[in-house]
Amino acid sequence: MSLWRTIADHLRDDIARGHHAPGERLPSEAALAARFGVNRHTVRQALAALSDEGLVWSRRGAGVFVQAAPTDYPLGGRTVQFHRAIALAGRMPGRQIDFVATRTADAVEAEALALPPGAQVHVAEGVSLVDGQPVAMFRSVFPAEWLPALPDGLRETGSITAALDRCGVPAFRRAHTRITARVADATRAARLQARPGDALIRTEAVNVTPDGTPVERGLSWWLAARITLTVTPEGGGSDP
Amino acid sequence: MSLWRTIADHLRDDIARGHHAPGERLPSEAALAARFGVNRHTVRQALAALSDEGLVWSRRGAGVFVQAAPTDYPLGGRTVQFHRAIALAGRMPGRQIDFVATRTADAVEAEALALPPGAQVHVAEGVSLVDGQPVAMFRSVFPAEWLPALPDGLRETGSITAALDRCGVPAFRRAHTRITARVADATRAARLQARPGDALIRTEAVNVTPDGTPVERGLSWWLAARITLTVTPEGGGSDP
DNA sequence: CGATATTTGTTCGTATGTATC
DNA sequence: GGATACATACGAACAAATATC
Repeated sequence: MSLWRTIADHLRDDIARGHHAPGERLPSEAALAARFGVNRHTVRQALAALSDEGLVWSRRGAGVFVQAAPTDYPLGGRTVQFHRAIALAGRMPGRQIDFVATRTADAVEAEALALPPGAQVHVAEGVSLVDGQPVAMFRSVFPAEWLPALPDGLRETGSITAALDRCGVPAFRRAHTRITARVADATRAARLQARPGDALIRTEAVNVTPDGTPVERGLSWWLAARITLTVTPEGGGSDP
Repeated sequence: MSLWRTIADHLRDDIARGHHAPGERLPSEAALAARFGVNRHTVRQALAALSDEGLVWSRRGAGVFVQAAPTDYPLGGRTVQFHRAIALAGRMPGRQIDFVATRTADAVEAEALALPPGAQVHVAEGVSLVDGQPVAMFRSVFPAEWLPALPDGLRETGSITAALDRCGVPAFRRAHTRITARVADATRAARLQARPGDALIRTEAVNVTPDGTPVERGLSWWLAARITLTVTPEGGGSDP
């Protein structure tokens, strides 16, 4: 067996045993090379393998870190809201709204919200955080006509749910979610404090009031390394 | 505005208007260069932009093709089975089982199937197709002890559902699905007739019998460009 | 704040063992 | 056996980002 595989196995074992805690920095490549008595390249190849497995990640100039376990975010259940779902998983949710504006809807947005072409929508963009680390960037659009106070609400509360509540929409449910994936470009990677080429999960969701009127179309790009989406049917029917 | 952007916009428009149908080949780069009166490099830059957007894709020596619209595959509903879900969407499903074997379960598999450590499992690997094009590769593991005839069934029927039916498991439902994403490496890209660096959606699903006993743990890598996963709550509860 | 040391990322080059045709 | 390709391993140097003082 090759040297670098042996070293990778050794490190994988160390991490599994809790010798290096999630989020912590590994010894430097030079230190590991000295410890194993090999060239730095050989250590790098082992680390690259672990990085491919998603077990560690590196930041130039800073070091190699043990990847924290990705947070679960349930899609299917009743807890539509990001804050509550993450808090239930025992993590600290956060949301940061960077941009609020009002403009005319494009064709896709109008169709999703069941609006006539050319209708006005509020747009909110920002980043979702778990334990202070960005896990997703989002853009939400809302029908402007019957939610005139929404932009102020968003700016003041920093929360979509709270802002909708203020506008007289206390309850909503998810009509559907569409999931696809992309590779991060430089812009998105920077926004998520990740690297270009990282895998992103893209979700497009439409939330509706209890009577079925669309209130929000949310587009999110999730950093796949930091989050796992889960679907658990709560109704749970059998399937012949 | 730069020349290549203008050309990219032009081509995007042509595609949107249906001038080039999904799946069809675009004119060669040389032909496009002649048509727009520019150098081939300029056309290539425009095509690269469209390729980044996922609108077209190229195969060396073959040409540039308009990306077919991704198929929807519902995750949450009652139609767990790939065949039926794709057929319902009006496309032609296919499945190809490349490999069937029996071995001892690893720790993750044993836990997912609620088996004791070291238990035997059947493993099936293959590729899922839509309209003859690969959209996913999968690996399924099944508890071997109470499904002794499964490998033969898989080899003879080529269908997981049919093989399970033969083994006395006529019905099952999805207990949960976990979704994450990766970037395709060379091996997976080749298997999916895609390119390294393409985005993949990875799902891990556990199917259980009506009484809750796990029968299958399925791992799938979906080519994001060719499929969209959807989640539509059929129970549909409100969420305050 | 700026200077400096540390650390990862990248690119040369060289050499060796192994598998394949 | 010869020719070739490939993976592995080591060495040196530099670039770029980060940490530290």
